[in-house]
Amino acid sequence: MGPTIRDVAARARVSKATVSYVLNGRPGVSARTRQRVLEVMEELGYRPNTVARSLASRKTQTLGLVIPDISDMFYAHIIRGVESAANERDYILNLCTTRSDPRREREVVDSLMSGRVDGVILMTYSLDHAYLEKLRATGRPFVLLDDPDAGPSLHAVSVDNSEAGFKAAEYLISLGHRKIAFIHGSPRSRDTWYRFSGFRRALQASGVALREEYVRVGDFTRDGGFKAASELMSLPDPPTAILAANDQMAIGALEAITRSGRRVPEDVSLMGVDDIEAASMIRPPLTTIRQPTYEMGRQAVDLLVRLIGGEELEPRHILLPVTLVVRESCRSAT
Amino acid sequence: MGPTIRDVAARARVSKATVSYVLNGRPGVSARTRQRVLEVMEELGYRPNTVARSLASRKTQTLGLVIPDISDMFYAHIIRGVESAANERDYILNLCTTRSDPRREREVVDSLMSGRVDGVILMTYSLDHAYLEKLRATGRPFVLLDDPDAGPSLHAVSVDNSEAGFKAAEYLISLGHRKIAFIHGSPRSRDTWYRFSGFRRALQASGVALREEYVRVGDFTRDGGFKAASELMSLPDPPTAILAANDQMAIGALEAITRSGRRVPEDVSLMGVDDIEAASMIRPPLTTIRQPTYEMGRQAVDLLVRLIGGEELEPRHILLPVTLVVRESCRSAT
DNA sequence: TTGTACGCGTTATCAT
DNA sequence: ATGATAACGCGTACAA
Repeated sequence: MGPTIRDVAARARVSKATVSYVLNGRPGVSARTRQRVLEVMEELGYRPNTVARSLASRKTQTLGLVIPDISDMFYAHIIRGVESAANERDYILNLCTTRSDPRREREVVDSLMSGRVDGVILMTYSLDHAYLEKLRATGRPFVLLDDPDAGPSLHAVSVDNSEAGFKAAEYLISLGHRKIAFIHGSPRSRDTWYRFSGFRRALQASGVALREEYVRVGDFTRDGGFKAASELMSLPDPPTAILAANDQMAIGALEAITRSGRRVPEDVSLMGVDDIEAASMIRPPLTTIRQPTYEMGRQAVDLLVRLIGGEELEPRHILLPVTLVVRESCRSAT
Repeated sequence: MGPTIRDVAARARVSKATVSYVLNGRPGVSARTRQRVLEVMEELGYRPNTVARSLASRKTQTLGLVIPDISDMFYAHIIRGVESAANERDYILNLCTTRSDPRREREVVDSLMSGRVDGVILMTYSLDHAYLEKLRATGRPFVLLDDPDAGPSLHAVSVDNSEAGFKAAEYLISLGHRKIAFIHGSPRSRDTWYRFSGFRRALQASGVALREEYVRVGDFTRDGGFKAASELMSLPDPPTAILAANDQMAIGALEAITRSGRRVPEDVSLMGVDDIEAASMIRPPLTTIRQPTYEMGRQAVDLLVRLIGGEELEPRHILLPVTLVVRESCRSAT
């Protein structure tokens, strides 16, 4: 292939060591020698071999990211955050998607942890405590992303999902709503429960009753949201406001509400969580809760790079705040 | 860090070579010895060092992907295709985003081509012929993505953008439309011109005149589409159908058409290109042209892996077909 | 099966 | 102060 450090050394009539020093801008080389070495490098079009460098220095300048998917915008934004922060620190990103497949999650983590990268950011769902503890024992640093139940000995960056439910409910209550419904995502998802708990907390804090028939399940899909909202709308005493655990369901709910002959926001206020792209494109634009996805990726890299640098940080869970995005799908209760 | 091949060899009382053979499932090791080595590996929790392996074998089992962005769904789907195809072939993906910044494009390509990966997929915009030829001289294989003007000595996988414009126009014409407008994206984009050329070709093929005032520029943004369509709607003799060079602009155009007091599709038929997520979520759902993004990523990997494998393939440009996605934003001209 | 020379830089030690 | 020598990192591959 290309010329190696030996070729450069030979041509410049110095030793490999000297070339290495020049390469890394280290002292111990006279200006004249350095100049000559640089010229030879240029002349030969020399590029140091990254792999050899990694082997010798025990640093790969690469971070691993394990994440379920990429076409979901939620993950896409996280990846972007990771990527940009990694680049700023001169790290390259190894991206591994798993589709949340447990076997693949293990495979990929094993592969990454075998020296390929300096550290890993994990957004996994099947790796249990025992496995993560074993990972920790390898000494290679890693950070968990959006795992609110991570063990106390691990580093994690998460979104405050409970706050998401709280802020949404709080907003609806501030508009005067008292009959507020909640549409759950998949019951297996932790996120939906955290959001619901915040939702309930806000209601309690304001003394608003939570009616059992106002709580539905929608599986995070548009169709699920549609069905759940249809049921809500056919209730004898339908809610005046609905919070869906994500935007997809909110968009489905919008459809159902419209079909029932009601209008958003005139008759029913509607909110989602996520702030997906479509949220601002539908009519009316959807009021929602935005998650700090990009920031999450950045923070994870931040933490990880410090760990790689050898800092002895206390394991801690960083919980990032969400923000309310007011658009036009909510209105004061009459 | 962890145990090395030497530790395993010592403990199993064999040579490094033997361990290596066991590791790679190669012959020349008796069943009993193999068994003992495997046990020791298990016992020590041995994981071969990926970097050392790469250095010795001159294979990294890693592919590089250079792409402008990731939050744009167009790119996201490509990445997904690349990732899934790469995984199937036991390659890991190095993802580098550039935001189309010329300096970063070079930086990243240089970094990847210095031995870090076995091959690279390039979706770049600033790398010129001279540079690409220099890359080719390095001997490390690479494939260009969506670069319809790639030199004949290079490998490339692209979408048939001209066909996109052609199919869209053909469809509108088949519905009886004769007064058809086109909204350009950014004039610097090649895609918009290819789409336009197909559009024009279809009109010519059917003997439909292309009126100058029906061609506008919208810069690929929703706002641009809005403005362009507003102008079209205020023409003395407005078009009955509009093709926007992408969905974003089509969505902006929908807004403008509605504001002008007309309805889609009753008064004006509207089409986009891309099939972004929002296309199916707006009312009416947008008829559009879907690009084989996922497939594009897969094909690029396919080609690249064959090149890495040493196949002497003729440089060729693979052109992937687009598909018409009929929804509800078009209707027969009255 | 083993011994050992690689692959290609890095870095500690030594010589001038 | 400069620069050379050589061990090292960890597997791979070929001759013995």
